[in-house]
Amino acid sequence: MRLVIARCSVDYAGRLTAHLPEAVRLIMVKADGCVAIHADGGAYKPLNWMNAPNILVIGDDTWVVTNPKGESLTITLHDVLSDVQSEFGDDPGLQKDGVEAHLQQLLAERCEVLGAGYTLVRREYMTAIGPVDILCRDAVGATVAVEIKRRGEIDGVEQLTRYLELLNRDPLLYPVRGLFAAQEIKPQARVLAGDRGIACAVVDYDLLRGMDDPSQRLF
Amino acid sequence: MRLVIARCSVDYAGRLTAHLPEAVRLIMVKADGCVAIHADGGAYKPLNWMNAPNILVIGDDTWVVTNPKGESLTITLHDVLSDVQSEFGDDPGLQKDGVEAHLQQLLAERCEVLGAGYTLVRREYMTAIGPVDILCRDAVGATVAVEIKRRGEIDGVEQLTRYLELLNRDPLLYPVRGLFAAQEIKPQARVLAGDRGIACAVVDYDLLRGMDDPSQRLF
DNA sequence: GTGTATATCTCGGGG
DNA sequence: CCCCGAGGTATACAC
Repeated sequence: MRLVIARCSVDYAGRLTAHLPEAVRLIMVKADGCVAIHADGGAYKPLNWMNAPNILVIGDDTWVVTNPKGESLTITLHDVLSDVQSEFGDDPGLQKDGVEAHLQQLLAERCEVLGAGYTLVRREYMTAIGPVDILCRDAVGATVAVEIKRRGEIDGVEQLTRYLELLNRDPLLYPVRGLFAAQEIKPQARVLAGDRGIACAVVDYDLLRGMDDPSQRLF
Repeated sequence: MRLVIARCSVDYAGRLTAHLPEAVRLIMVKADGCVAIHADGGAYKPLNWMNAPNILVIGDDTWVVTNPKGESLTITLHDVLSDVQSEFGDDPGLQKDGVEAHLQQLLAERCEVLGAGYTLVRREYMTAIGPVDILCRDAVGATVAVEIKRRGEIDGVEQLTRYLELLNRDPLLYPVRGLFAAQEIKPQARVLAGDRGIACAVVDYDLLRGMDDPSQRLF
């Protein structure tokens, strides 16, 4: 990684055009060639950047980064205050826990928590407009489409509504009910779901994980 | 801005939990207090971060960043390779051109490109559930609601559908047709729009801008 | 503050 | 390769 602190101005032309007037900034060049321009504030997002793969041409006072998509980033250096380079080696990467995929997996394994007598038909049931998170049958054999979110908002209800509309055109499945499952459901999403006859279920990730973890089982 | 290069491990606990095994990384601390952990590759996004406002407690070999939302980032330093600090001063900020707002402005000025004989009623026509990008009348005086996107995806069709449902309750406007205008329309969005009787229009930003630019006019 | 819409969204997975 | 969905989305703006 190369870290240059310099008074510079920057122009980007690509998906949009953007310009940075002259000021002191950090220019970060990573081992994979990607370039990012950071100000000293304003959260983690750089002011301007160019992702790999790209080509970096370093001139006396102008750096030009271009990529195969035809985008370009031009950095004009007015005054270089610092310029250091370091070797990092490989990064083992980030380990995440608690995202939607885990929730979906746990609910697929334990879909009786969604309703008494529920049995799994399929996880990621494919349709023409995308995959239904979980398809179940209830205690009397009726089909239930389940949409799972970490945070239940309006978008999720819209998504489930589209699936239901499509699934209900299939005589083998009809009638299909909807169930919106999330760790937290926003009031507006709950209202919209109710308006469309979609049931809501708040699920507790930690509790589910505990049920799934053999070391925490009581029996 | 303080830039520390160190062999470190990191733990985040908040909206999810995440762990970074020991490796060499860049720790960036900006003037506003935000902290970001960068690997030497993998685009501009840091592996882990904590935005301002937060509280950074720096110990001998452990830094703990906490924020008012109850999230925490714990950095354990195993070996500090470099540690530099610089003053940047204020940044004038990024100037952008070519985002959705510009496309909307150009189409409002030239709404005949949306359809022969179209005339503008209002830009940003306010409704209870948000502003309709453009409201037009067609050649025979019927109302057309236009939703504009840079990239037309399913969300945009849903958005326009909600507006149409509301607008069509107004006897002064009824019947209102929908037009989904974007520089690029994804296949699924096109299918959903077709299914709902919403027309699609692909518009060329550069062409529109050229039409708008007096220096490029031929007449 | 909450809700809504945008983003050079980024990033990852599946066909 | 594109398409789609999730995101600790972040961010700006309106109500």
